[in-house]
Amino acid sequence: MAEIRDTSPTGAQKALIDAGLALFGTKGFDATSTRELASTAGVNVALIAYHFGGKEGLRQAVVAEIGRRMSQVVGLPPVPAGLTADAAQERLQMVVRQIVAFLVGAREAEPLVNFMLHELAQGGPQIDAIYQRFVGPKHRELSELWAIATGLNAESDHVKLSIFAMIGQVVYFRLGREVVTRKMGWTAIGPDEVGRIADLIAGNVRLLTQRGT
Amino acid sequence: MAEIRDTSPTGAQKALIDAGLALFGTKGFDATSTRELASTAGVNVALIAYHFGGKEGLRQAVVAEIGRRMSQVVGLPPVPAGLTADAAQERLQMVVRQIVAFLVGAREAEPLVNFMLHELAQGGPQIDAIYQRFVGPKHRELSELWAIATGLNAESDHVKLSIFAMIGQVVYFRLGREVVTRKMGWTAIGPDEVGRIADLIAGNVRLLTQRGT
DNA sequence: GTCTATAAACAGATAGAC
DNA sequence: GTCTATCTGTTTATAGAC
Repeated sequence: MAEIRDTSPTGAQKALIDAGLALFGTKGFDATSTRELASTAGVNVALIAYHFGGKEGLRQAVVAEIGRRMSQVVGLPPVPAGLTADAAQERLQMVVRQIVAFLVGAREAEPLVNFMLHELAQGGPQIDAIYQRFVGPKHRELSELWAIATGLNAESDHVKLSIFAMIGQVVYFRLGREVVTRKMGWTAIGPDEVGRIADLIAGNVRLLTQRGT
Repeated sequence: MAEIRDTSPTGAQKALIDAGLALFGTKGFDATSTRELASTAGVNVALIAYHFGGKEGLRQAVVAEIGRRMSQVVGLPPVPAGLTADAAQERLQMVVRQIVAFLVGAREAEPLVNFMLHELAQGGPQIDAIYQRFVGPKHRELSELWAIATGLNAESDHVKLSIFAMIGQVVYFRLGREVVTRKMGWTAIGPDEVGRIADLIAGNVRLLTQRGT
């Protein structure tokens, strides 16, 4: 089995990872056969074993690729020191809009998100890799902003849980996309619908971080 | 293939559906073999084809069973006429706590929720059955309460979207259970943790439905 | 209704030519 | 590094005895 590099692979490896991203994301890992992966990638079946040691190795390479893409798509600029509560709240809303745009709006993210949903539902160890690489740091930065905006402690349980609740609001619109579309009478979730979802959640964040008088 | 009745099946059928509920929920549909289903149910493999026409038929029977169970577990008492805004808000918080208890807390719900996650991630037509039976009516009742509490129109997009955002807050704590547990430093999500999650989200609902002065 | 036995297709992995 | 051909085990589905 070849080593799994930390940089972007090329050629057959890249083609297989892209195929994995698409097929694992839509059909799930188990429902995808190696032959299907190979033909989608336009390469030979045997190359899966050659490059990744087997189907399981390809899955891990796909996870690594997802981590790489996510960290560059939703990378946050570092929180500047001495931010005022109002500025932090403003920034928080901006970040929410970014996350909505990525999770709900971006078509490129579709296989990524689908794949993660599958892994989440399965509860496998693959989540750990994504967590350490993406969710963990992200959550810390959001907590920091939330803390500044509300005047609470960033390490407090209340703040940490609030961040989860906030992310949940976004995730559900991706998760229950079909349900939302139908219930709202939309034909699809385009830029317009994404904007309205972002408006709502950003407004919710504003209300939730407003300090009681 | 035998007809799929609308009442609870018994004997081998019930055993197979229970096995499907457990195995499809934890491992996913495709990763579960018919032999595994049969041995878990304590019956013969051939009975899957006899009773359900095949593995796919069993899946549909499992979906039907989930719809049956959910509608009885989280059935809402009808919203009484002439509810005040305060009473509606109170009731809304109560419902939120029920949903948290069911989705996040109840161990019986684990395979149900896992199975739905798989189906959601797959985007298959199975979701429709669950939607029409459970999500749709539930969403309507929640919208009604939210509308009374805020004074807005229950059919307005804002209210409908708010309900999705509210449900999302709950769902994410189930979806990202491992992540939440780790981040919070919890060992597991027991009754105590469920209570704190319910407190947070109920509090959020209170803030979000409060009328601006 | 439930079983055994088996069929037919497919899975993932590998050996070896080029 | 990529291919063809093949091995071995497992899959779902079915035929037929009881």
